[in-house]
Amino acid sequence: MKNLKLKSARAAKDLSQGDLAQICGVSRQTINAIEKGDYNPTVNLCIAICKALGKTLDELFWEDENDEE
Amino acid sequence: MKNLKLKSARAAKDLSQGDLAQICGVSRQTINAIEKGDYNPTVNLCIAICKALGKTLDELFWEDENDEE
DNA sequence: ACTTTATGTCAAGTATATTTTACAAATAAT
DNA sequence: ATTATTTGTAAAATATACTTGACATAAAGT
Repeated sequence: MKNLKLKSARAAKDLSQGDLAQICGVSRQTINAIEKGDYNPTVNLCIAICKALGKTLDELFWEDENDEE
Repeated sequence: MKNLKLKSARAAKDLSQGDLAQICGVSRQTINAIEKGDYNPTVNLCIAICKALGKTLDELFWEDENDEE
């Protein structure tokens, strides 16, 4: 399922998928796939994304909308 | 570098590496390698581990001792 | 209309996470 | 001392994260 938290955190920083990819040292397609929710990134990449966006793992990668508190 | 937070959270639940591996559906060696710090698990596995141990991603996988606040 | 930028997606390749099998050493129990 | 359990580690195989290159579309700018 889609990672809308990531998508919105990225938008809040006015970064394109390509920009964020470059900052994190991965390809644009990888960021796209993560937002799309196709897959299961490594935790190091998640951390790099979080740092680039000023968020934590819990904020961007914990639980998916339905069972959030 | 070693993930001592994981090791200690596991110990607090009195689970062996094998026990935790089974709960998470991975091999014992994978858990061992993560605690040892050799590698970079996928975020889905991290989440499974967190749920098994009653912790969150930030508690077990965010920042490594040195630059913690 | 044209050009640029951002996104979505696909197929083939490479890198690496994870498994399996296996063995050795340490700890706890009896 | 010996048996069982846990841990550390290694090599070969498999699954999958991630890359590269490419093409299509939509939105924004000129």
